[in-house]
Amino acid sequence: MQSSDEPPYHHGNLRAALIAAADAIIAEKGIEGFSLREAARRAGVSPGAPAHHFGTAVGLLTEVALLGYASLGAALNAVPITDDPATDLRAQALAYVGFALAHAGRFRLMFRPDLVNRDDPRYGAAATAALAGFAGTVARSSGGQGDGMAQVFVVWSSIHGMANLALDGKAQYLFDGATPQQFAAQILPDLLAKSWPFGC
Amino acid sequence: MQSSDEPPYHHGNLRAALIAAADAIIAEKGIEGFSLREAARRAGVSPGAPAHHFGTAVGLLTEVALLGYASLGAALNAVPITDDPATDLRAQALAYVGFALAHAGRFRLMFRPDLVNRDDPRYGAAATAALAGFAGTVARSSGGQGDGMAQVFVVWSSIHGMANLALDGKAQYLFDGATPQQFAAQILPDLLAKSWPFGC
DNA sequence: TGTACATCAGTGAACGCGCGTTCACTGATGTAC
DNA sequence: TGTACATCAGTGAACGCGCGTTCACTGATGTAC
Repeated sequence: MQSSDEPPYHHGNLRAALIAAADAIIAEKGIEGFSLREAARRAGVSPGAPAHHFGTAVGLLTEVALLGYASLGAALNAVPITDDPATDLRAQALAYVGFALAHAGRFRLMFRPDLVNRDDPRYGAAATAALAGFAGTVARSSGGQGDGMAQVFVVWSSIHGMANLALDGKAQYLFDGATPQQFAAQILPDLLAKSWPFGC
Repeated sequence: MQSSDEPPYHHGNLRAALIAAADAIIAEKGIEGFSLREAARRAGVSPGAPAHHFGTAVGLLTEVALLGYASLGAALNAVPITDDPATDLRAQALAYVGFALAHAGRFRLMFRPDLVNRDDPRYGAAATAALAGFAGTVARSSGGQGDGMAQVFVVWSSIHGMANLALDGKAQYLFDGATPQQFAAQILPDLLAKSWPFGC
């Protein structure tokens, strides 16, 4: 039997709790605000405990990044597919940038080679899986003409660049101090419809 | 008179020396490897000295970022201008990505809002100046049709996205483990000519 | 030409910080017989 | 059903680290008269 006010010696689900804590810290303070000790603190556990599950800090952050790719993939897959690939491409672009702005810390972590174990085979697989639907739209859009990899890279670059410029404050700078919300809700859809060359 | 083997009490050009040292550290170790104390060490000066010139670490890094924008502008301006804006756009895109890969630390710092004092009016001005020639090419390319700001943003995003994906190892991942050098020298020019929609 | 003095540009010791990781350990769990 | 024992999942103290910034100070410079 266990008194209810003292936590059990074994956490029960520490691995998942640490990942969730790390994700929350990153959401609140950004990646630079993350520390392994604080993740342990939030999970109610001693500083040495995470090592049993993840080895090092990079081990834990890699798991957060993997979940990040999964959630990005979910956001892209939530976009309804029509029979017009150009429409779909614009909708996916909007979803991608929206994800980046809504989950800035997570998104940044996903592209930080120094904070993630890139040798983990799941890492490349997670990125591929997240972009699978998007790559499909690009392929439909081109009708199989041209170099598929190059096309995916070019369209992804465009989307990724918009996300990064917006995240780093350059979009607000070009568009008269618009907030990220205004940018995502008003400026970007308009811009995708009128000035974006993909799907015309 | 001054013995030649002991440094003078006054450095003479400490401000510039610290900026150069910081830039060198960032080139060698990346931004995460930067510290104010090491910059002071490399300039042969005590840890407190930088405060007299820059206040805080962000003050010094802001100066490095400003120089970064100047050097990016120089790289873009070094691209010869022809009477075909599409050709120029491709050449500038190549120069932009080449700059990012050749000066990764500097480039990353330039887009790190947390490490730079964005309230410094020179910061926005430096970015504008660096991209002036590029914005001009975009305007020539569109012949004055459409929303100029939006067009600059869209083309800049594309270029910036390619630079970031390449820097963060995603291009190498899509293109069969090509090194950054291979990517910049072979894959990217080909891709700009065949799959890039800007200037067609 | 000399001199007083304000100002500038450094020193170097110290403060206080939180960090990641290690280590010997112990409490809890589950499995083999 | 009970019991020995291996294994697992934690503790918590400690190590050693380099950091940014502050502070009272002093050496050097330059300017006013």
